[in-house]
Amino acid sequence: MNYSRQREEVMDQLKLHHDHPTADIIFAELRERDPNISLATVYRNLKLLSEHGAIKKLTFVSGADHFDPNTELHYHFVCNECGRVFDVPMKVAEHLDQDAEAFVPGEVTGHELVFYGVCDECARKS
Amino acid sequence: MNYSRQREEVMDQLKLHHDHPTADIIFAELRERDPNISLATVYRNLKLLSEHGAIKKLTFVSGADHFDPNTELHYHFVCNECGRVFDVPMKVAEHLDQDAEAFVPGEVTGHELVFYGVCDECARKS
DNA sequence: TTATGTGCAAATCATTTGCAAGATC
DNA sequence: GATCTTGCAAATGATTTGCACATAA
Repeated sequence: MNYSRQREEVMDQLKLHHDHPTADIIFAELRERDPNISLATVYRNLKLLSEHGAIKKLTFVSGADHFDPNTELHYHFVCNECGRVFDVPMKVAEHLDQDAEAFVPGEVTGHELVFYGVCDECARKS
Repeated sequence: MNYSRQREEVMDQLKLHHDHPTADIIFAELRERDPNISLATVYRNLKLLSEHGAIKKLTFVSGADHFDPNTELHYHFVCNECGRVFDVPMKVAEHLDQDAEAFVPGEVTGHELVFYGVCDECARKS
């Protein structure tokens, strides 16, 4: 993987977020600073970075994928109303993978835990 | 929600599965019996049925959504190689939602737990 | 006889890809 | 200079939608 200015910009921009943005959000933000960057480049780099383990792709919401600069195992909370994704800084249940292994036709290498509900902001609105 | 023959067919066909098919798989199977049913109808009915809680939409794999006729809380295992989705009949961790609530800016109403790894069949191939 | 559901084709949304030109090693 | 990366536009894949016709209540 060669160096590229655009890839660095994508990485830097994602790191500014704590709210797991989608590719088009990163694109829109970068466009302001770098009016020539293309959406395809943003997609290409997000894909490359997640394949190399530098960032994490979150695929549990319908519609667009979200991206997380924090690659350490942690959990998420998704608001069913607005679709926003929040971190859940609770203790990780390390034992789960071993627990599951007995019930699975294969080898378990990890897990993903997502909580659903309604965020405070959306609750206030309704 | 009125009765419709097509919706019943979609429901019945999904119930025959234990492997969480996608909309286009259900469509292809139904087409053999009912050569006039359309893909749009299959999508419409899968959406309606999941909105009414009669089935469950699984959105954790990139690409197409999968559907599950079993609406009871249970966990899944996804093979990273072939993308197939298996049930994990382990005990559900009931306490998780309450545990998470303390760390979440909103109200938790449920969770989804997905294990990742490689299924036996794919392991044999490589 | 009104509201709902269907089939078809076209539209939309997220993402990927081919290609010629530009940047990196 | 060979290889990797970009920007653009076109292609792809999954899903939704508009509309005229058919079916259910």
